[in-house]
Amino acid sequence: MSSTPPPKRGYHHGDLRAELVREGIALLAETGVAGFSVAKVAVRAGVSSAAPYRHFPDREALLAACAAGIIADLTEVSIAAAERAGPDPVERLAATAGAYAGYVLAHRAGLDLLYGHDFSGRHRQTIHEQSRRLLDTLMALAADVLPPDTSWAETTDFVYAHVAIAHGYATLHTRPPRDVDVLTVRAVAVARDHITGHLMRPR
Amino acid sequence: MSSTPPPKRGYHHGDLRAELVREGIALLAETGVAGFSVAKVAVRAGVSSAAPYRHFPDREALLAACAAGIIADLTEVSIAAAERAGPDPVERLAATAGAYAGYVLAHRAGLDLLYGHDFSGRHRQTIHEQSRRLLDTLMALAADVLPPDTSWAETTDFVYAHVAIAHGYATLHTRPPRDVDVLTVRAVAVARDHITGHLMRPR
DNA sequence: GTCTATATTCGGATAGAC
DNA sequence: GTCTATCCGAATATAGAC
Repeated sequence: MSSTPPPKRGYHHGDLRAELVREGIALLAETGVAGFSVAKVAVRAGVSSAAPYRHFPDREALLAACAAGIIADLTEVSIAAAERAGPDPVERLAATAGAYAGYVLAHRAGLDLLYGHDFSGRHRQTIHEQSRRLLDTLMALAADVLPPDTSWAETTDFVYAHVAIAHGYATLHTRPPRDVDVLTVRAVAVARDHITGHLMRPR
Repeated sequence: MSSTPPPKRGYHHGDLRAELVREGIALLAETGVAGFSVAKVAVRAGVSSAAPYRHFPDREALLAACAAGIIADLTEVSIAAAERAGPDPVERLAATAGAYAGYVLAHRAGLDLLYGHDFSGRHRQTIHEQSRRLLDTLMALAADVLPPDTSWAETTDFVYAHVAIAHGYATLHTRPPRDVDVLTVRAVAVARDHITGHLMRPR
């Protein structure tokens, strides 16, 4: 999850900053950005509505921290899924679609924040950096699947399409909530179809 | 767009109900559900903040009407795209992905409403009915692509995957806004890869 | 560093004039 | 059918006590 660079622990709470991010992500999962408020997060964390402002200058900063935490989580589950998938490059890449979809399904609408919210300036930069690790991970897996002479641009397009499939498959099915395991398996199957079809393209 | 069954025109405004839905969709496109409010829609339509409540009992009803309008629009552009694509069944189906993605890209975050908002009871029913026409359209196009002995269940899964690809591809690219035409073409290509790969599955 | 106010703004919804 | 005026609740953010 999100790191806590400055160790600003102190009073009777272990690490409020980290807990606010945790609760913020949970609230986003339940209500989406529309239902998000600093006050609600504070209540969930068991502190007053003013407490969060000691750790975040304003509402946007807390939102951005939650977004960064979500991306970090996505990266973790994607890496873990590829590891579990075994040696076949196609299966390794396809597995990340399942992991991605599974996380989104578990966190329902929480993703409208990442792709629907308009972060400004400084926060956008932070989130972009967090996204980098996820992208690097998928690019490496994709390189193992595509022909050796594939250009960087084509690999990038391919990875974006892969993420889009996982993302779209999950978000379309978040309401009403269905069985996560079944949907995860299907997301992997769709990703596999995409990979297979792409490799059939005339070159 | 959304129909206006009871012709409740009268005063110095042509058809306020329809205009509220239009402006509501436009506002959703700009701000997502998070920034939506009845008051803002009223201002955009040039009426007082109380006026909308003559046409919609509450905020949720206006939101639901906007959602129904968006789905109706999606259905229109999908049908038109298939018509323009010519006789090849694969191209006809793939084209609907481009139309869907193009509409979503043009309306940015407006789709978090459809798939992220929790409509309750009666409104959910209305929206489900609106979705039906879109689903029927795509099912027919999919039936022309898949082998004749394909089960209804498999066709349904296939159509959902198709929509998910178009939806995911568009939503991932809405921020920052890029060239719509380029992305539409790519969405079609990705959908084509999915169709091709699916037809390669061992049966 | 967290608390208890509190100032302020905004949005949902209603009442009553026209 | 629309307006003005108003009430109420919720949320952001700040001030000052501890």
